Amino acid sequence: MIDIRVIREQPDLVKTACRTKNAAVSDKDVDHLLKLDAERRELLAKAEQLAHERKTLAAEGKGGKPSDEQIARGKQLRDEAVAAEAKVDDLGEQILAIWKQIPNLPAADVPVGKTEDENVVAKTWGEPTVFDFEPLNHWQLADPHGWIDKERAAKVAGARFAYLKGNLVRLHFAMIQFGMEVVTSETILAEIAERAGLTGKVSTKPFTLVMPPAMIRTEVYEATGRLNAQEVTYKLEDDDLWLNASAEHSMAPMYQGEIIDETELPLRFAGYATSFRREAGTYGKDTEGIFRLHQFDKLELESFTVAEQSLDEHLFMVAIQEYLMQQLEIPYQVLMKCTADIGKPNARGIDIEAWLPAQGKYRETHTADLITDYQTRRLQTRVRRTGGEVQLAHTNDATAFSQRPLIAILENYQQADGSVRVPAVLQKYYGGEVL
RNA sequence: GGAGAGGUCGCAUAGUGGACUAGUGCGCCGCACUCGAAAUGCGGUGAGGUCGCAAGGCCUCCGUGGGUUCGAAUCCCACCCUCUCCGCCA
Repeated sequence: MIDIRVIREQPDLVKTACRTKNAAVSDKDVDHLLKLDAERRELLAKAEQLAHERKTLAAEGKGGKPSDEQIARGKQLRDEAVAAEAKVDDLGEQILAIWKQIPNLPAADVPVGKTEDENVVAKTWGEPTVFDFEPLNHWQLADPHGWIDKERAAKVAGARFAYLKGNLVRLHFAMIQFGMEVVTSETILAEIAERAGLTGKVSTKPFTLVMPPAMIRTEVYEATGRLNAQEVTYKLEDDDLWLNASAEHSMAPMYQGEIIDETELPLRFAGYATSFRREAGTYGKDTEGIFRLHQFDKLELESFTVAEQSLDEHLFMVAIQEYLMQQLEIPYQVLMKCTADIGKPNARGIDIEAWLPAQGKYRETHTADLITDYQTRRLQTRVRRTGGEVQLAHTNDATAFSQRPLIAILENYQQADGSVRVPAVLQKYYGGEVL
């Protein structure tokens, strides 16, 4: 959620953000929220006055024998207070219902756009791979080796599931091993920061590896702003639990309700988790291969910082992603997502898209999100600054490696005979040069 | 899953219906004493909301949510979590 004071003081800014982000909130809704808010605060003053009178009266009863008049007065005050508080609570709920839907304000440099077609290519690295033969797509390459079995997975779990098998699994773990080494090495992080011009601006503190819970309670999931029962998140029928759609979703609420000492910042985590997504509304899209599955494993970065540092942390995460792709020598482009595409909790969002030769286009492999205090306001994750002041923490998240880069490796490293070379940087983890 | 015990301020602990407007110790901060420090003494010590230009006032928070009562940290109900034992299990 955004700061309600911003809604009160700069409603036009908020309305603009709702419009450019295609939010489910209209100008009217914002005005209605403000009206309810003013009403609530007026009633709150009355309710607090009644609470004060009740407290005073109760203190008079300390002798042990209240008079009949005192009891009568107490009953009357109680009934009035209960009624007043009920009104305040009711208004509070109505306010929250709208407030929750208001998206984070986009950062100043986020392009304004109505659809994802208006995302802006900020950078291109490498040249599309050239082949002297007709390149195959990843499932064609996988087929002779039996690396991907979706038919049998469909029997067992349904569409959009796969058995990943054999050397593709080995490649997956080689890539994850490589990713873990990069994000836990202070030396490499310092080098990445330097290349990105962020030396002195960001910490070089290594990420702590995490295997987080894959299930999250409703209340907690809602607070992260990531619960999307309609399109994304799976619910467990007999429990108050949802399957996480990213390790981010169970790492963001780690410090819920806590006040972190500033000296501990940045808190950086690299979480490895199986992620589950319903993919409702994507029927017919990317149905072949492993580009879009209901379940995939992912190494995900998450960090907690303070307001002045979160943008640089975000840029640093993008720099890490670029480094990972450059080390794999996979051509990619960096996409500055427009207001319509960055998502409700984001202030800024970057995608990295890898070149997929068989499709002849760049496809998303990584995302980096700048969330500012949008999640931490509901999670109540705060920081005690060195001066003693308590502020909301800022969160950032970014993909290190999902399974999609495997697709990019298969397609970009394929040879005429249908074999696939292993990227040089992964060979020591893979234990070989050819898949 | 079953039985039992418990969850109070950063930590430890007191509190079983009205002086709790949560006490005490430790820790931390400030001041005094000191050349300086230790020790000692004195004072302070959370979060959120709301009103106010401010100073400050008021309200809420004793795991969470309900309930009983004129009055709840305290009594009742449900849930969450922790610990002990049993069962099951990688």
